[in-house]
Amino acid sequence: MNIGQAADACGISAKRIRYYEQVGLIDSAKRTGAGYRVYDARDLHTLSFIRRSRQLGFSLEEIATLLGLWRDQHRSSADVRRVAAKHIEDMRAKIAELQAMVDTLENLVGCCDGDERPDCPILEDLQRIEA
Amino acid sequence: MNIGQAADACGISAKRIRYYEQVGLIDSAKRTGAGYRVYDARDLHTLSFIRRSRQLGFSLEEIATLLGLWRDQHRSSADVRRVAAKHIEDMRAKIAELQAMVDTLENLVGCCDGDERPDCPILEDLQRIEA
DNA sequence: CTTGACCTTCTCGTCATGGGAAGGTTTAGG
DNA sequence: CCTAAACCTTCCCATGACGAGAAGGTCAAG
Repeated sequence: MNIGQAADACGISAKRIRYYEQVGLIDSAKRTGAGYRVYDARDLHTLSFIRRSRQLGFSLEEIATLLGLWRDQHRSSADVRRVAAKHIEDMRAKIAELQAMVDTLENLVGCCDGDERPDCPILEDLQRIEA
Repeated sequence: MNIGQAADACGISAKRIRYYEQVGLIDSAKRTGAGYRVYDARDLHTLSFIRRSRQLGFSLEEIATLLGLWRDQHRSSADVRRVAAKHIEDMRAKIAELQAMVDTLENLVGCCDGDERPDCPILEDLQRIEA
């Protein structure tokens, strides 16, 4: 299987697959005599694992850890859970940060007439001198 | 006022101030004979505006627009509101995306024993073959 | 044998910085 | 007056996770 077919099969672009190989997330693929990368069912499975992990927002570094645990028959599920729990915590923090920005800005937008006049509490707030 | 003092005064690192100048977000600062950048109260006010805008999550491109509106006496508040509303929409979308990931992962983590055994529904899910 | 659809590696761009090197300036103290 | 510290300058490299595109080699069909 060439990289293009592998890409179609697992829903990851050929560019991305090469990138994952380059940064060491996946092993170097075998090559044909002409230098074409070749993939088999096992590779596709790994690639799918990566794609699903990315869909859950894991970084490539975290995915490297998860892949290691996946392949380790002697892993403890506690280790996997720790990685996932940490990621949830990170995402929650990011959500809280964004939500705080949204709340502040919503408030400002709610006070802005949004008409043709220049008076605008949004700009008033942005330009205000700090205490 | 040198760049270091300006940085301390407005809470933006000197590196960032130079970068903002480089990408055209702020005008080129005046220079002393020796080539040192010089800042006055008006510059500080602009820099503070930028810092507060960044705290609300606006991109530098959006901030450029906001700065333009701020300086335009003939702006309409509707224009400002449009920029803010768009940004709120973007952030809400990002929050929804993150929240969906959190929900899925929470679910998985809740099913994981998190003990010393290798059986783990999180990995089960990540490695599952798509329909 | 040619054409087009593959594949390869390479470099650059994204976004908003931080780090650090190499070198000039200024200021305070001895 | 000299020196050392604390500034400042420009320049280049790194981040994360890719996408775009160029230049060139390969393969299958007609």
